[in-house]
Amino acid sequence: MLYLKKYFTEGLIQFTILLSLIGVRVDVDTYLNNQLPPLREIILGPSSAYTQAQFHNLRNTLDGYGIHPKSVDLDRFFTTRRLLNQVRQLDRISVPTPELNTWLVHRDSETVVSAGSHSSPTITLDNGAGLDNANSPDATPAMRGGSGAPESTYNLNAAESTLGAVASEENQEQGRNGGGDLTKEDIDLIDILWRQDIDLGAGREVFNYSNRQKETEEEKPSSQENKNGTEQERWRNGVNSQGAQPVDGETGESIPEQLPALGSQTSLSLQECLRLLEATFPFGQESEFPAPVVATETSVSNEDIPSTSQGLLTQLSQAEPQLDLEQQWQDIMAIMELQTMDANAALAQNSSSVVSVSNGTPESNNSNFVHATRSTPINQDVSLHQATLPSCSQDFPQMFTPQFDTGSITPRPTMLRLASGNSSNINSTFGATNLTGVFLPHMNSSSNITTTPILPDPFSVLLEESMLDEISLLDLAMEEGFSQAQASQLEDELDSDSGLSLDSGHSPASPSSSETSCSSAASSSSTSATFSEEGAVGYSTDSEVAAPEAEDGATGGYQPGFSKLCRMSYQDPSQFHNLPQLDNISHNHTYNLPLSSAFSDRPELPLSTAKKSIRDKQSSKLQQHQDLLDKHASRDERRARAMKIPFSNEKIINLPVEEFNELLAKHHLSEAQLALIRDIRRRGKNKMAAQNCRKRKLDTIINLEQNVQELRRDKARLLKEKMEFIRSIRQMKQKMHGLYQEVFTQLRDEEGRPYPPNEYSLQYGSDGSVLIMPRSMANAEQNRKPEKKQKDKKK
DNA sequence: GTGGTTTGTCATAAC
DNA sequence: ACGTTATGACAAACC
Repeated sequence: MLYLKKYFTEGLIQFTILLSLIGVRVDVDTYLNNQLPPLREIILGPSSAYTQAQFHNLRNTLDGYGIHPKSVDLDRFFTTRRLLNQVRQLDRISVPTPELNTWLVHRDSETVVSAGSHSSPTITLDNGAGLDNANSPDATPAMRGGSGAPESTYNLNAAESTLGAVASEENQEQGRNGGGDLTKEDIDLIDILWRQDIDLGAGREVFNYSNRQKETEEEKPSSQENKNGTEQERWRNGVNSQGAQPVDGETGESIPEQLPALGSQTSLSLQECLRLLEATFPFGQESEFPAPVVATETSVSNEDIPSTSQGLLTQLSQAEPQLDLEQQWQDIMAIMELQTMDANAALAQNSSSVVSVSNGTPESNNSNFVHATRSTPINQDVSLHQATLPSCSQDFPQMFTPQFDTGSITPRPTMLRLASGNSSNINSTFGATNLTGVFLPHMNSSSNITTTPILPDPFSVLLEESMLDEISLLDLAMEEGFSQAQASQLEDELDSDSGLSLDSGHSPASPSSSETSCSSAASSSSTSATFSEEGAVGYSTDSEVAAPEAEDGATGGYQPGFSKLCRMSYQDPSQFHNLPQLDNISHNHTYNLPLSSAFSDRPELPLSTAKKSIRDKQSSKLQQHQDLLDKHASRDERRARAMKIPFSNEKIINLPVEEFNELLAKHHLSEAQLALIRDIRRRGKNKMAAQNCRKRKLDTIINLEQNVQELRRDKARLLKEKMEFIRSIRQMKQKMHGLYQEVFTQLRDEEGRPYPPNEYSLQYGSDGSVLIMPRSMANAEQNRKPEKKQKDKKK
C-alpha cells in the first residue's frame, strides 16, 4: 500500500505539474485543506512508525503536522512538502528569458572560456521555488524559456532524483524529448568545440562528473538511457560540451550572438545543466536556482574583463580545492537551514545579489549594486558549486574560491578567502549557518563586517567578547574608587563564572589556565562564549524543527556528530545514491522505507542496441541492487520469505492490531508462521522504538547543548553589563571626588582660612546635608558605624 | 587487529 | 491481560 501510495503520489504530482504547464491551474491546497482524508493520505502519507502511538491513529496524522517532531520520517514528510511546494509554485514562476543565457554563460565560465553574458544580471527567482525548488521541475521550464526549443519543455529528472521518486513515464518521455533535440551533427560540433576549449586551457577535471553520472544511471537507468546515449557517453567522458558552443573556439571569446541560434543545443545544455545540478546536489533544496545567478555574475565579470578574466578563470577552475566530506555536509546543512527564508526576501536577495559579488566595477553593477549589501548570496554561492563542481561535496568551499569574484580578485590558493567587498554579503549569508566558526578568522580579517539582523548572535557575541577583552576587569576593580575588597570579590565572582564553563576543553585554542586574575577570567569567559558559537549547534540538523538555533556554528569538534545527525535527518536513501562519496557507506539507512522504494522500482524501458553495453552495465547494476536487496534484507524478511508468509513484513509491523488480527485470521497459518509473524511484529516495533529512542536521546543532548550555549551567551552578556555598571560607578565616584575637592577647597572658617584637607573632611548626612568634621571625629564615627551594624546584625 | 559507530535485538518496566 | 512504547544492554556489522 505504501508502495502504491508513493507511486500514486509521484504520479499525481507530476500530472499536476503537467496540467499546470498547459495552463490549468491545479490548486492542491484546496484538496489538502479541505481535509479530504483519502487524498491527504495519498499525498502526504501516514506518519511514520516514529510517531508515537501512531499505529493507533495511523490515519489521523496525515498532514505532516501530526508527525512527531523527532520522527525520522520527517525526511519523507519534508520531501513531500517540497513536492507540494513545487506544485504550488507552478503558477507563480516568472523567470525571465535571459536566465537561459545565463546558464550557458555559466557553463562557459566553467570551461574557462568566458561567454559574454548579455543576460540581465537580475534573475527573478520565485522564492518558493527559490530555495526549495531550484532542483525542481518548475525551474526547468523557466530556465528553458528562452531556449527556443518548445518541444522539450520539461525535465523532471531533477525532481525525480532529488525526491527519490520512481521514474514516471512523463519523465521518461520528457527525457527523450530533451535528448532528442540534439542531432549527431550537433553533438559532433559540441565535441569539437569542447576540445577547443580544452586546448584553450579548460581543465578537464572541471567536467569530471563521471562518478556522479554513474550514480545517476544507477538511480534512473531507464530514463537516462532514454534521453540519449551519446549524451551519456559524453557524460562518461566528462565532456560537457554545451559550454563551448557560445564561445569562439579560437579566441575563447564569448559569442553571445550565437546563443539564440543554438536552439536545440541550448535546450540540451539546459538539460545537462540541470542534470548536473541534480547530480551535484542531490538535495532538492540546495540545487536551486542560484546557479544561474552565479553564472550571470560570472558573465558580468567576463564582460567587463573579457580577456584577463578568462585566463584567470582557467587557473581558478583548475585549482579547485578539496574539502573533507564532513565540512561539506555541514555546508549543505547550513544551506538547508536557510530554506526557511522568507520568499520575497529571498527573491529580492537573489536578484540583487547577482551583481554584487560579480566584480568590483561599479558601472557594471549599476542599480543592482545598491542592494548588494543586504543581499544574501547564499543561493548563488551554492549554485556556483552546483554548476561548477563535480561533486556536491565541494560546493561550499567553492564559494570562496577565486571563481567567486573573478573580475576583481587575483587567484589565491586559499580556499576560505573572503574579499572584503563581499564580506557583508557573506555575513548575512553565513550568519545563520554553521559555518561561522569556519569563516570566523577570515571574517575578522576582512574589513567590512556588518552585523545583520539575520545573524545576531555569532558576531554580536563575538563583538561582546572582544569588548570584554578590552575591558580589563581587574584594572577596573583596582582603579581608584574601588576598594581592594570589592576587587577581590569581583575576581572571585569571575573565577566562579569561568568555573562554570562546562567544556572549554573543547577548544584546541583553549587558553592556558596559568594566566592569572582578571585577564585570565576575562579570557576564559570570552573563549567559552566563542565555543558557544563554534559548538555543536550544528546539531540542529532538523533544521525545520530547530531553526532558531541555526545561528551557531557547527565546526569545532562536533563534525562527526553533525554528520551523524545529518545522515539521520536526511537519510532518504534515494537521495544519497547521487553522492558518490557515500557509495562506500553500506549501512542500511532505509529505516522505515520499504525496500521496494529503496532499491527497486526503476522502470525498464526498451533499449537501443547501440547502448547494449550500457544496458548490460546497468542491468548488472540492477542485479547488484537486487542482490543487495537480498543481502540487506533483514533477517526477519528472509525468515518470512523462508516461511512463506503471505504478506509483507511492513504490514505485519505497521498494521493496527485489529487489522493485523484480521489479516492473521484471513490466512490459515501454521503455529510456526504465527510465532514468526508475532516475533517480526515485536521486533519491528521495537526496532523503530529503538530508533526513536535514540533520536530522542540525541535530541535531548542537542537541546542541552544548545541550552548550555544559550546560557553562555547570557553569561557573556551579563558580564558585559556588569562591566558597564562598574565602569559607570567608577566614573561617578571620580566625579564625586572632584566635586568634593572643589567644595572643600572653597570652604573657609570664621577667620577666612581654608580647612586643611588632612585635618578635616566632609561628611554627608542622610538628609542630604553636608557637614565639615575633623578627621579624627569622622574616623571615630566611621568606626562606630560598623560596630553598630555588627550589633544590629547580632540582634 | 583494534576501536568506534551504527543498527538490530532482547529483556524489562511502564503505560 | 494484552498490546505498545521506552530504554538499557548486548552483539553484529561495518568503517
